Amino acid sequence: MGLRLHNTLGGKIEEFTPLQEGRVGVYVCGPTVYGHAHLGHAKSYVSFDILVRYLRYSGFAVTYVQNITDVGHLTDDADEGEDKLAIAARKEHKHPMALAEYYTASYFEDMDRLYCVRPDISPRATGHIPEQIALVKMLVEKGFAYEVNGSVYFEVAKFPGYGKLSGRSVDEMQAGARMEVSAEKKHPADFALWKKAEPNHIMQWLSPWGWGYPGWHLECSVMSMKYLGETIDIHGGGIENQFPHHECEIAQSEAANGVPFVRYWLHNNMVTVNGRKMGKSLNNFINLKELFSGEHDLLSRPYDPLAVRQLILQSHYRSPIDFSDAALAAAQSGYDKITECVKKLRRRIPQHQGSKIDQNVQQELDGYKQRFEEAMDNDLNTSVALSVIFEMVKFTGPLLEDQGTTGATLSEVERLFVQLGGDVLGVVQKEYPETYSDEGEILSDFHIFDRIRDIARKNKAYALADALRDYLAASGIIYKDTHEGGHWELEEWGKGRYAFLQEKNRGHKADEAMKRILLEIERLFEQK
RNA sequence: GGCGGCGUGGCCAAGUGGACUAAGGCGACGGUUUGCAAAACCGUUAUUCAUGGGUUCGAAUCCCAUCGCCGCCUCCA
Repeated sequence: MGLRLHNTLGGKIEEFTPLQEGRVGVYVCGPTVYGHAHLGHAKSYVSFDILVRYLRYSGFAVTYVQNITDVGHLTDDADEGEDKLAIAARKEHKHPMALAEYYTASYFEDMDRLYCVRPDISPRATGHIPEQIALVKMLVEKGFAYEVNGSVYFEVAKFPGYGKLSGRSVDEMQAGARMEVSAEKKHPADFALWKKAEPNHIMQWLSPWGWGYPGWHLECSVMSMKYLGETIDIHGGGIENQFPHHECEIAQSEAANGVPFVRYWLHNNMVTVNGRKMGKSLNNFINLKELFSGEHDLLSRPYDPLAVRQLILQSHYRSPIDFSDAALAAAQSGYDKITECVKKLRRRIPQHQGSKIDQNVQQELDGYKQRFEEAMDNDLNTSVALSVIFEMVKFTGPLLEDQGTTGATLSEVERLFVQLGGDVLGVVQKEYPETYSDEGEILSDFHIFDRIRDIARKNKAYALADALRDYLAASGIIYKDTHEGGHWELEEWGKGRYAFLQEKNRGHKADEAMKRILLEIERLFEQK
């Protein structure tokens, strides 16, 4: 049985078959670039990253399009209000396009750190104004839209399918008291395709209806059509965009083309922070840069981007996820466990002889792979898929302790980790850098302690040795005494943590340890 | 007001009619290892799925009711 996906259109889980055999077009609603990416972006784009990765793993040639919205989203409903980008730009004293450029770069930086594959095409709304005007023109000509005072509205009453995605009827919406009715509209549910711009509006273009700017649903219809065709296989986005955004997209596209717009609609659920909706006004808004650096009042420490990714994968994309410091810490521990296992596995492979693959192990691995695929086929059940990775971790431990395990067998295990945990889930890295850019520098600051500790241990001055270890641990450097001797290790996020400790002045533990070191040394000298 | 979702062990979370005396993670506890730790490894940790009814040979899974929580409909992914 192949991939099955939950289709919002119809509300059921359906077998996935693309329009063209072997090829899939995926369109995902991208960010509006007027601020840094936050937890909600992480959940959404990691979820669709998994979709794309798994489609590719399953053998499909995927074209992944994700737009960058750099104009057109208004601050208010009923198609009134101001352009969000324009407002943010004014606050930062920048041109809206400069602002968009800045936050677009920031967005990609954060998504790269979350290990998301880049979209094949990242079209900008402002780069497709002529196409948007053309679509509006077509809708007017076909009688689905009307012009009033330099603005153009889509006439919902002319499109019988309106409401089929979100399960709303136009009548219901008329009763909706929260919709402010614009005097220009024939019906409250009509939405703007093109808005007339006031002279002081920075972002405006010349159209057949005068100077103006596109309505906020238009770009997705236009850009998906341009790059993926009139009917696309999969359209993804956040559940909050189901209505009105996606409903309007359907209306525009299908009215214009006369063919189905999207075959499978996928919507991911929202995030909460400490059980509450995340909102700028609620003081619980966490962006990704804060999460990775730990610089937020709600966070006790920085978190590894891939640990954040793992937390997202631990629940289903259609379930809400609650971010809390405790949840992040738990995910970080779990992520570390997988990382440690894979690192150790890689270190051991060269130490094990033999080119024969153990058939019992092979059978076991086949079983993991099968269960992994079954889980992913079932509407991308990453939680179960991830649990298979953990079972592999558990399975790998004893193999590494057994000297009889062949190198080829271990290589086979490693290969599956990379394939399932890496290529599909993106929580196992192809290689873990041995040194980080600043690691050498940081470690050299502490090298003297390393030397002292060696001497201390040789002379069984354990109190001194332990104090030194505590001192370094408090600074983000972990000492591990192994059979082959000790070695320092800077945690993967150690650089950030190092800086964090300096900044947040959390060195009191280190200070305490330092006092103990000095006392011990004094004591030792007194004894002599 | 309209629409939707959720309530599973200390925490997170999968499971949507029989292989469930419920996966996996975190945490905790015990053990191996260690000078002591860390890491690693082994083991233990829900007869029970918010509550009360019902359907069924059989329910965490379906139906009804009750309580509680959350979200969308407004910018937000």
